[in-house]
Amino acid sequence: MSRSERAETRAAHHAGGVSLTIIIESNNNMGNRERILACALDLFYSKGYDAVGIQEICQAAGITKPTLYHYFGSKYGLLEMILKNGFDELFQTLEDRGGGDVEAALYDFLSALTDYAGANYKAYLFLMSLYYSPRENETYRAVQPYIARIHGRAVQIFERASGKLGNMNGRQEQFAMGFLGLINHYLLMLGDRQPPGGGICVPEETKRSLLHQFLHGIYS
Amino acid sequence: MSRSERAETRAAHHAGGVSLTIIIESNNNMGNRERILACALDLFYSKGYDAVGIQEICQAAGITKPTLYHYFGSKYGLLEMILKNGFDELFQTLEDRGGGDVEAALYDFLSALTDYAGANYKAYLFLMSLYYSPRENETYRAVQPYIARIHGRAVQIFERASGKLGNMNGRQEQFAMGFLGLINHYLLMLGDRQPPGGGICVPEETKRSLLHQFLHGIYS
DNA sequence: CAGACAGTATACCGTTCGGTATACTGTCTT
DNA sequence: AAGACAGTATACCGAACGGTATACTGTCTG
Repeated sequence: MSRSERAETRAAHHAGGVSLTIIIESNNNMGNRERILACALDLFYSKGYDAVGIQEICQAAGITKPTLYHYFGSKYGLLEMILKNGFDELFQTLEDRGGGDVEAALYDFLSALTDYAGANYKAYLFLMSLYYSPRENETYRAVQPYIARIHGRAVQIFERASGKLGNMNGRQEQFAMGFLGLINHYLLMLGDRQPPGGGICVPEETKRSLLHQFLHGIYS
Repeated sequence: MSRSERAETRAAHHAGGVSLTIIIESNNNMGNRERILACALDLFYSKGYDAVGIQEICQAAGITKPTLYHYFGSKYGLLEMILKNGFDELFQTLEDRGGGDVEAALYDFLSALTDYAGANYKAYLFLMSLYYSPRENETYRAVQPYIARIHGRAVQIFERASGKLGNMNGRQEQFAMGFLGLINHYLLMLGDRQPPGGGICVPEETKRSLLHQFLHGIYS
């Protein structure tokens, strides 16, 4: 019996036997490493990093602690890897777009975020909720560089648009905050109103509507 | 020696002696109950609810665990009391205003939030960061009713304005989210750029500017 | 003065925390 | 065949967790 076969059998037996364990995002085709990442994200997303114990993650993934520590070294290392995976994919979508004028760039930006959220809503909501975690919590330390990069990119869009929008005089910061605030707040609250099982979906029409609200205010 | 004299002496000695303990928001004129609340808020604000232990709060407040449990019954009870205190004060400011047309109502709303944040920025930032905490975390359960009330009030403003803004058809929800997102995101990020010791301050001019951005978009 | 009572401290509870020492297994390389 | 090596499990660590049993203190009320 191969190692991977063993692992799968064990996971299946575990999922069927202990019964309190719920393996949601994972399936038996995953290796242990991927299953740990998926289960950890799922638990962090729904209960928060601090409120989830290593033990709990191991139980959900059907492995034991040394296995987790073999791959990630520490709980913080596991968090870092989840963040890296999530943001790498988000940035990939983000960097590929952004040509054209302000409105087009803002649409691409908004679209990248909502598209990513649609495909990986647990990852997105977890990553973005860390945006607002306390400054002395290690989760903030981990997410801060990524956040700064997103924020910087938003500021950039407004800076490049000073021709169309006039001298910015620091307003690009406020615009960037407002824009990100609008998107994040909308997506985070959207998660509330959706059935917990499915992904969230932001239709084209809503994207346009959000952008319009940001560009022209509430007087349509 | 009276009980309160004893308490003050002990607190002073503790603050001076153990030296790692930092009593920030409290002073010796407070009773134990108030000192516990102040120290707990301070710690929750900077490290997060889950990451702070009862022991740590007691040490900061210069008391022992049974004292804390005498007043609040549990860690969750302590959180509830902090939330109640904070939001009661915020709602008081919020309910007193709100007459006039949309723009005036929105200004009052924004002003109430920023004024409260200016006077109690740790409380405000803590309360609002819970806005984005995971849904299955007990902190979200505790803050949810308060959040719903704020959100409902924002929606109300837009609903009352359907005369001026035309048929809302559900857009009032999106407007409310955008408005709250703008304010919260701005204030939360503002905390980043301020010296950690002092309070944050939102001058009249900035309030107007934020409102203008929301009402009319970015094309000034 | 006697009892009730809020407030507080000492000392302790069982549980869970993040993390690890050790040893075994299978696979891959030489 | 021999050794290296990644991966995994059993069993354990000290520390911290949230919470409490008990007893003492001072104050207030009859």
